[in-house]
Amino acid sequence: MGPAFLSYSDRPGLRLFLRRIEQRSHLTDAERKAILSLKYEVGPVEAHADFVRLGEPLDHCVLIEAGLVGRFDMLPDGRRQITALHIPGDMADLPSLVVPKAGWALQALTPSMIARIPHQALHEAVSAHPGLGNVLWRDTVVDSSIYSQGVTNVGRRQAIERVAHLWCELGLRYEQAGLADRTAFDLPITQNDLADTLGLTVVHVNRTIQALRRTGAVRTNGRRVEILDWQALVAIAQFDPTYLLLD
Amino acid sequence: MGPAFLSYSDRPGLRLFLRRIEQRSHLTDAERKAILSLKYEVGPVEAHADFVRLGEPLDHCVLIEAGLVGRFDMLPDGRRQITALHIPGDMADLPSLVVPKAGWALQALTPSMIARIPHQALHEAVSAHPGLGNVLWRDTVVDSSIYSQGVTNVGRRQAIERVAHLWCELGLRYEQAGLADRTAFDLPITQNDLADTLGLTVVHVNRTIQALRRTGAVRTNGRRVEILDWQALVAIAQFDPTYLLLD
DNA sequence: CGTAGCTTTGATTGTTTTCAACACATGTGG
DNA sequence: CCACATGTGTTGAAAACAATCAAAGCTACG
Repeated sequence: MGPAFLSYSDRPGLRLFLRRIEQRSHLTDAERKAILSLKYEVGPVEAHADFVRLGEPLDHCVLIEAGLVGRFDMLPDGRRQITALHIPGDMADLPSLVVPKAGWALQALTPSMIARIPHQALHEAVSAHPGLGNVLWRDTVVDSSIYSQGVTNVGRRQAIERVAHLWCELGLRYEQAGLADRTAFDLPITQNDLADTLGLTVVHVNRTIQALRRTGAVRTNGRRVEILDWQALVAIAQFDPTYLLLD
Repeated sequence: MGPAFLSYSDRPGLRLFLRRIEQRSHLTDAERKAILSLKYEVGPVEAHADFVRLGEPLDHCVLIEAGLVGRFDMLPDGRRQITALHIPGDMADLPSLVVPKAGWALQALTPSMIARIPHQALHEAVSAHPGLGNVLWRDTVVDSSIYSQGVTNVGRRQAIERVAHLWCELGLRYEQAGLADRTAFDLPITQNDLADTLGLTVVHVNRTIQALRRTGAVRTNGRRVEILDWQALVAIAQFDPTYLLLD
């Protein structure tokens, strides 16, 4: 059985996406309805499968329904950097709506369920409800702000601070998405992918996580993160959520 | 004499901005005219003066007419990261049009001339020419793509590669802006600010620049960069300009 | 001139990478 | 059910890279 792409409406993906955008934009009932009635196809993606490649022409946007997706860059010599992690409810390549040639690549980091929303459907929704244009634009600005913080994380924080910062951010984002509590969430990502996200090596990520466990602020077992002392983790990370542009 | 803000029309800033957006968007004559007739105020900013502060409410966008502007983050303990460099023609905080509370800070890195364009003027232009909405959105996506590459630069490249990459990028951007040749441009930025851009210390930036000079690919004297062997620099940087989304 | 800011140098320390190996879990085919 | 392969996590020792600390030149500018 290949990934049979079927049409659905009102699946969890759109509800999550709506929830995400309503955290930063006020929508009218009509706009809300327009979002929820977007047509799309949904299908599974295997872990570590690329589903958008650099330079590829795109005629749809990818909404994460379940799982974890990375946006990544590769250097010619093979070094890899994951520049963004996308959780359910994120529209991973909304920018393609205005730049239809992928300037990025997307890969599932865990088995995921993704929805493909045709650009046409989004364009039609925006035509019918012009206010949605700004809503979607705003959503891309939020991701942009997260990248920008990613530069700071990787450029100016030490290893232990980087891991702490990522966990604070993801905790908050999962909580906002209504998928978990900020202090306890699943993150079934390999240490290798974590390393590529944080600009470190696997070995050092491993030792750093151990160091973080030794502080007593967190407990982890590879697929789950439990934050025992949120304030302590925030202090280690020097975490300030302003950049998430919440409200 | 304080920075007397006067109204002008058709100053170099708008021409540069128009040139920038026309590299990725096709504009009609009417749209072009609407851009060029935007009203704004222009004034000088001293080197190292902040002119947008984190969290500040914004009612205008900042267009760089001359000089160099950094977008930066500060950690509570004082560490600083410059997450983007803006050259003339860049609209440094165009995202504020849809997120009017600054999620970033802007500082002039050299004496600069900046134009402040009221949000209202931009909103009016977009109302009159709806196509401009996508043009501006696209422009913010370009900056976003540059941030994203910034994560890779700082996360996965070594010091010498980082400097090389930044110089390749800026060479290309200056050339595209029509301000210089990619192989010879002014970059009157201190090594301290370079360090904050590249996620390194001043001392290491200094030694790294010396190493780069020793390769023979570049000649620099602090305020000017001359690239003697573009291909060699591209090879050191593993530079691939796809992310600049130039057509 | 004299000063302040910037660049450069040297010596030392610290963090992170690299390399190599082993442990552990999971899943598969024999 | 075992043997085996594969992917992931963990450990140790050594090397490389970058940070830190401290001080000395240089340059532009008043």
